[in-house]
Amino acid sequence: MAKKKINPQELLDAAEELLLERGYSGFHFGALSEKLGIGRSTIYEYFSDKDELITAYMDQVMNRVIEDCRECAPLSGLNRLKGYLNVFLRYTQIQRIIQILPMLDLSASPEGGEAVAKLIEQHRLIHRWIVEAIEEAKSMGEIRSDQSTRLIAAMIFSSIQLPDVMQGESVTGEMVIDLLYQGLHPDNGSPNR
Amino acid sequence: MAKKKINPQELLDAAEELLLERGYSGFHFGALSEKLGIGRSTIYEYFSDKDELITAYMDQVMNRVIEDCRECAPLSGLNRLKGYLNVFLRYTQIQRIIQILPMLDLSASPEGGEAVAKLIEQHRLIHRWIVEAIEEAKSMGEIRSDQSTRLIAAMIFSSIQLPDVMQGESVTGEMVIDLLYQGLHPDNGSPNR
Amino acid sequence: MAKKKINPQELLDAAEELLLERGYSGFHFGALSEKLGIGRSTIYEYFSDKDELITAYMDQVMNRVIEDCRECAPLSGLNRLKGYLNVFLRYTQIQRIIQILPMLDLSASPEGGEAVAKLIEQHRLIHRWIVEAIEEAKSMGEIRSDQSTRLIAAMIFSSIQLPDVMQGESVTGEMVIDLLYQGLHPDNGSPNR
Amino acid sequence: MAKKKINPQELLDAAEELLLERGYSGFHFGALSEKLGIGRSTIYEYFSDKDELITAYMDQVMNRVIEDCRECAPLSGLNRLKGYLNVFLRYTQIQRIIQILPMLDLSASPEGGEAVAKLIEQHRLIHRWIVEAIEEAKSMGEIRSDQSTRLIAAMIFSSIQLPDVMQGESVTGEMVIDLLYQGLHPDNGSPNR
DNA sequence: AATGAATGAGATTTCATTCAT
DNA sequence: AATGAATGAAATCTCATTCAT
Repeated sequence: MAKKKINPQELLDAAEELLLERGYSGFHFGALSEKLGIGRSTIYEYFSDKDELITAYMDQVMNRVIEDCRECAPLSGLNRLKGYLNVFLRYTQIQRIIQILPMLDLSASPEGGEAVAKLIEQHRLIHRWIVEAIEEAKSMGEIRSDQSTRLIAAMIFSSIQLPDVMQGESVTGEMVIDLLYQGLHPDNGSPNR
Repeated sequence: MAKKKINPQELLDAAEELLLERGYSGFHFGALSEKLGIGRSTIYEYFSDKDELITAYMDQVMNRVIEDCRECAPLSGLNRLKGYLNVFLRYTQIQRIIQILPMLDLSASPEGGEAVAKLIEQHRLIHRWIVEAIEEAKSMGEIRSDQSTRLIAAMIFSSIQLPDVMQGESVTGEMVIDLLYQGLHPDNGSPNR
Repeated sequence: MAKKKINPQELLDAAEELLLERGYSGFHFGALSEKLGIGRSTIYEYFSDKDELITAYMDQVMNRVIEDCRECAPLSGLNRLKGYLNVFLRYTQIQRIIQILPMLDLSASPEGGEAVAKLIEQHRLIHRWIVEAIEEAKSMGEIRSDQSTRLIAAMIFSSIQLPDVMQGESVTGEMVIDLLYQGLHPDNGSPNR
Repeated sequence: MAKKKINPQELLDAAEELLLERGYSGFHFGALSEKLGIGRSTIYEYFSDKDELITAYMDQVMNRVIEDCRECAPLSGLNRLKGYLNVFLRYTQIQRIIQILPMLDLSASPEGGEAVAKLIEQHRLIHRWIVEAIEEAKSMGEIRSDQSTRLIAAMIFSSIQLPDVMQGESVTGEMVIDLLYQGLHPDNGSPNR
């Protein structure tokens, strides 16, 4: 009846909400159309199938993350890491989204496969940037070089989900870096440095 | 055809494999029965529906984790934290499993609801233990007291997924604690302590 | 294949046929869709489950019966009873349908429960009307007052299934009332009144 | 474990309870075995399939009814009718059971078919007896001969379900016959005859 | 004789997707 | 461009029935 005008971005926004609320399996076009107050079949005018929509959404988030990360490029070493962390803590979703990724490549239509491959590639790219920043910080003498780069990278990467674990209490990249930098050792530096 | 004997534990083991391979939405009794070479309906003799099986599986994992954590009780402060971390790093699955939890409590049958509530309670219990260990370590002077207990707890909790992020390369609780303890500051302690 | 247009009323009509042919347990959406030459899942666009469809059907029949009974309101006493009987004899189905009722309220979804409760209420309403008509007839001196109102009501109520028992041979309310009114006593009234 | 001794009659008794409680579709071997506290498969030692059990049960009821009806043979006319009515009012179940009959002959295994045919035959037999008694009563001048024998028979037959309609209040054959005999006409006979 | 365990056939239900308007 | 209506394919679930012990 009421022919509501649709804008593709609205679709992606609603998709995000739904994905985060119900996860991949609870994500139906039925629920999506209901949330938007549009007809179920209307979605097909924009995305040829479910996985394409999800992929498009994930792609969008990834692009934003990548873009934000690129803005940290001028920074160096520890500051870049801090910058990355702030980005990650802003995009809480990506953690969950990354976990949805493997569900897509099974039914992998040829083109779908490419899109997923691209996502995985971007994922690796971010990891590589972190590793580079760590190595730079090490070579600059900013951080100790006797800790495993991979482990540090992994800890920073997994910090992505801190906001989830901390349930509401806000965390910033500075806080995390401070913790990692100072360490828990009671004799490390001065408390109020 | 051949009436293969089934043991409930096999079911849970296969369920774990399937859940980790395909996630909640890719988890079907069809796939499970195929994996085990048994009739689909046989599974219903053991679990009255899909969610009950998944809940039972999660319950089992949680119980093991809790049990293993309890074994750390004799340790104190930092050592207990190290112990917990080692437990978490052993049970990589729980991270993903915790993310499946919210999918269960929607359709929540009365009893199902209880089971899920129990899981959430156990989840909180573990978090409380971590907090207690951190506070003990602080009061014992083992770690600095000017870092947020909640943030430390969150970092330890989110370390659960390190094995996932590090894709195969092994991590131990000692490594993580060492990193957190020494910190990244180049002047902290002696490198080879 | 060919997307046959469906009208909800057709569904209820076919459902009636099927219910009367095969009873509650022989009533499947499979059989229904076959009878109508439509896809099985199409039915779910109209009724969210089997019981809802059956309840909707029964509700429709009940409403018609109630409506027809209401039309007898202007009549009084014996004539109203005659009117009711004619209605009942027209809706042979309700007898069987009433027997299906108890099968529905077990699984009773919240809303389903209400629908069933409504049916039972309507059922009682009709019974009350019969009782009232009998009492009126008694007070008007149309019928003897030394017979149990409840028994008379029950006999009229159970006449509903006369068409079933008489297998094809037609019965009218007049015939039944005549039999009940004159009685079998050979000396009652004049044979050819 | 506990090997409970089973007696075939118990099975039929429990089957009756279940049939009346839940109808044909709610009648499962699972429910039956639960009610008796025996193993589900044990039932197969006594009845080779579900329909055979139901048929056996119905057969038993029918035989009892037929037998009881035969005991009315010495009576004549109106008294025999009264006798039949008393029998019917004792076996409330048969009404429901007769409605289950048609559900059996669909899957009709060859032997099952015979059993069902037998039931239908017995059903007709009873109807014939009623007709004979009515005709006898007519020829004896006990009842008016200007009322349709078939209608009278149908009314008596459908009285079977009076106990159901009257919900608990007891009815006797005498009461029904009295009502039918005296009729509702206020001038018929003396009230207290 | 009694049973627990396993299963296949079929009913119920959900949902992505297509199609005509 | 937007939608309501219809559908097939696949998943969930139930139950009569078989089989080995």
